[in-house]
Amino acid sequence: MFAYFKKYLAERITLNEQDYSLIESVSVIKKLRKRQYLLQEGDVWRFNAFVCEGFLRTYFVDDKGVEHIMNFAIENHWSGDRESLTSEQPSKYNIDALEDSVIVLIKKNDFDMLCKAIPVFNDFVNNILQKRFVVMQERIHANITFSAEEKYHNFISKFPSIANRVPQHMIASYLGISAETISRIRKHALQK
Amino acid sequence: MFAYFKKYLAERITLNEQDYSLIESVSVIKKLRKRQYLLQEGDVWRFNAFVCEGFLRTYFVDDKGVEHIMNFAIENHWSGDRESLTSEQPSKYNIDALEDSVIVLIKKNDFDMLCKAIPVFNDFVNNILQKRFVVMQERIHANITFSAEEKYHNFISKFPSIANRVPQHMIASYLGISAETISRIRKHALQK
DNA sequence: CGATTCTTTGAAAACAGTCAATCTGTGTGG
DNA sequence: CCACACAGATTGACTGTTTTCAAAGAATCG
Repeated sequence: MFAYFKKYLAERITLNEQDYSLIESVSVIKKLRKRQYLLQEGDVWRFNAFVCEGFLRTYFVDDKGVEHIMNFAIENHWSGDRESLTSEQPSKYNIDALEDSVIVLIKKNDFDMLCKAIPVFNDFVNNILQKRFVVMQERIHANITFSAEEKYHNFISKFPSIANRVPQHMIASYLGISAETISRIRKHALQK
Repeated sequence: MFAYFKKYLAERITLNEQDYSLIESVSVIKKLRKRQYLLQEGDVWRFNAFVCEGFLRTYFVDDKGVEHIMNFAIENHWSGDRESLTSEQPSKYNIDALEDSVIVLIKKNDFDMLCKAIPVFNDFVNNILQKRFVVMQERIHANITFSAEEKYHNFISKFPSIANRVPQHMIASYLGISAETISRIRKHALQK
């Protein structure tokens, strides 16, 4: 199972066998059934999580009991709650599996150790952080600029691999619009 | 003028005089008049910018010519376009001064050098990045969860120091709602 | 097949945006 | 010092978008 993570790394950075051994020594494989929680609101999140296979979602529940999706993470992407991780405070979020999944967990301290021990790994991680930043910025851009229709079309063109793996109402939740509106937007688009 | 930046650092991390000298040696002071640009759409952004005094705003202009504010940066905060900085591509954003401002500019390469040379500085910078992350996450949260009224009240309670330094229509632009709507929300709030 | 989840649809209501006009306060130049 | 321009804020009337609620239809899974 660690092979997934190793492959991911090998395709992106150059590490020697010693590095891989070190990484593997602190990696914990976890399998999740569909609907199973990885993190529940109120718990402290203490890991970095790499998705080998499957599909996770991060969401929170508002005062009215409505779920809002903060993030999706498909295979070869990272999940977790960075806020809880750094503050060491209970998380506001839930993370669960939308499909059966296999993930690699690395404890915060171990992860920091890896970053110190393997400079290339550190640079790589920082690079991912930068990219994540840009993605969030673009999401904010879309949020404050686009109509519901534009938000939807922007999303499916930008994240087709997510869009055709989740039910529509989750896309709606991610975008902050109602499921019915998405349905109507699609109907509209078909009529052309 | 560098004293501002030094004071900011001194209050947050412990550095020796050698460190400060190194930092100062790569710091460029820039003064901006109100309305003056620091960055214009189409230019590549190559710095890290610390605001000593004053007030900057980052915005973009959409297809219809409407401005949307991505960020505010008051004194003791950082500004710039991380996207353009890392990609080395022309920026989509404009940054200009809402008040006369004094800023410290550090070139990307010099900044990286500082991070390598001064581990404490590096940790500090990463820490800021983490916090920035949380702020962006909370903004997305608000975007996808709140009504216009909730967005406004959330903003002024979270960022009072910004809210009473900018005209209302800029708050509206930041939140992705219309200036008139804000006016009506305030009227509503007064009637209670 | 039955149960559950997801999607679609319609009608009404709530919400927010647009446009245009007016009002307010501030600062500038004559 | 006044008159004027300008930017910002408010207001009203109207329009358009999006939500809500409820119900029915379609798809999926065990």
